[in-house]
Amino acid sequence: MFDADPSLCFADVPSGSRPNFSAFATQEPSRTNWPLADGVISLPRTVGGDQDDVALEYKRVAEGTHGLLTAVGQSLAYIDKGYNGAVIVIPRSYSSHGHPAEHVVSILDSNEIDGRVGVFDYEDPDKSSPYPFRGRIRCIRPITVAPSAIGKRPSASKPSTQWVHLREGSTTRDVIYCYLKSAILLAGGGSAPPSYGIPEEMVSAVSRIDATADVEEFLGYTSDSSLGSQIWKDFWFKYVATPEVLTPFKRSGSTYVAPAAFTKVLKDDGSGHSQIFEGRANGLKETICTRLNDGVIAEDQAWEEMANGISISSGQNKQGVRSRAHSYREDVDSAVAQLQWIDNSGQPTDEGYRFVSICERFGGPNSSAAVKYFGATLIQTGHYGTFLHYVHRLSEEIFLDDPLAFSKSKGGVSVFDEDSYWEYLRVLQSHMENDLKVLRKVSGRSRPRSRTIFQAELTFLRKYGFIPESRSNRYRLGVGLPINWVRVNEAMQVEL
DNA sequence: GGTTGAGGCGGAGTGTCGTT
DNA sequence: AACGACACTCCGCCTCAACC
Repeated sequence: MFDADPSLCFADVPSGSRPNFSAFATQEPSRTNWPLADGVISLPRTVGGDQDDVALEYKRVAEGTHGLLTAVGQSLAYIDKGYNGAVIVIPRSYSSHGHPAEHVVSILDSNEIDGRVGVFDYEDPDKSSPYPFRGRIRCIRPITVAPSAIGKRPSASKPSTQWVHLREGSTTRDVIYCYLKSAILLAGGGSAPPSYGIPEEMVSAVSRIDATADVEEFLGYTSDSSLGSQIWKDFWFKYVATPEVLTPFKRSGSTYVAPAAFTKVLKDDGSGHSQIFEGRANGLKETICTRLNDGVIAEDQAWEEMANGISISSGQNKQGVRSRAHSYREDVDSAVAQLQWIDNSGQPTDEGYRFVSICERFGGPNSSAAVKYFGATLIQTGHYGTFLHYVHRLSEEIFLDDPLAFSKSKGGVSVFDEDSYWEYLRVLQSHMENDLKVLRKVSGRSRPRSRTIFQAELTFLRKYGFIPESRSNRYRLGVGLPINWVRVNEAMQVEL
């Protein structure tokens, strides 16, 4: 909408001098302060790289007219937080009030509230369309985005995909359960153990790398003592980087071998504990052992490489404990925050406590109760439901138009094969990126395609039975991705 | 005191081994 | 051959400090 009509967001700017920009739907970064906007519309300039952010406050019919005043208050709070504008989006009418939008506008006008707050109203959305609100939203009070009085809002500017960021390997239910246990311990005033038993050799290796570094901060990749960092360190050393995991080698006769250590976190498929830094032919520990056996390095260097990684001139480097802690933390704490199981200060939320108590009462994170609760949270809070809605409606459009879309003719028969599937996913992705603008590829890097499109998303959906698991029916002619709506609906109904 | 640049940091993407 | 699970890389803001 903003793309099509710049006057909606640059109301006071003469049309000739309006900047070129595009509009994206995004969300608040997960670690920001209250109040959280319902959505964010980012307006990056096509030239110059500058960007305005508009907070969105959405009111449902069910919230009733008292929601209108809250909306006004919240939109002002967003401006105060550093947004360049705010829009209030409300129903076109309530049973008790015929023209709510005009009412809100008159409140704004009579209080001389500046042009950065806009008002839009909507008719009942068409839920059968990929664009449920298309043509049903009306602008009542356009906005003029303006530089914020307090400068850029903290960690603004990160347009992001609308659904939760998860990683197949590192974001398992048990990882999240353990992380929440650390959060509950520390946020509840408990304290971390006096020592995590980091091996002496490791402690001295770190001091050789950086004489001033604190061992735990170095190996856990933290740099402050915020609650979030304390929780992270407790989780990392208690459940993942245990003394055994931190040990790079053991001796077997006269040769060095990887010690076959496991973390204390379970894999989602119930096949035991996951491994890190070893278990693959070219794992960090395996590489270190080979170098020890070849006489390239001595034991002291082995410990240093374990801590700091190995840089390889041709090909990928080997991450050491420190850098791996960095990427692992991102996978875990951003997921937990986006699922709204901890708040921005690191305090577990009611839902977070609920997940933990379900794990404890019903047999752990791989129990069916925990799986069900996690799946429901993915669909609802993690917005995977929204993702499926887009997939479904876009597919419907595509296949209604041409039931044989993407299919190949093989011996006179139309077949929807692996290639069709790939093309289909690519079309979905490009719709989401360019038309719906719910996905934004910011990266300018070259991208040889070795992961499949939506690989992480589809893997998780499969894990929870929202799309078929069996390889033989992952896609279907004339349908695309078959979605198990019964399961999705059940997940939608679960009270979180 | 503004400008520039290196490195820290949070975030988000791609790469690849081994199993299925 | 593709996918799941580990693994690694890169982006871009922010900070701090050297430089003009």
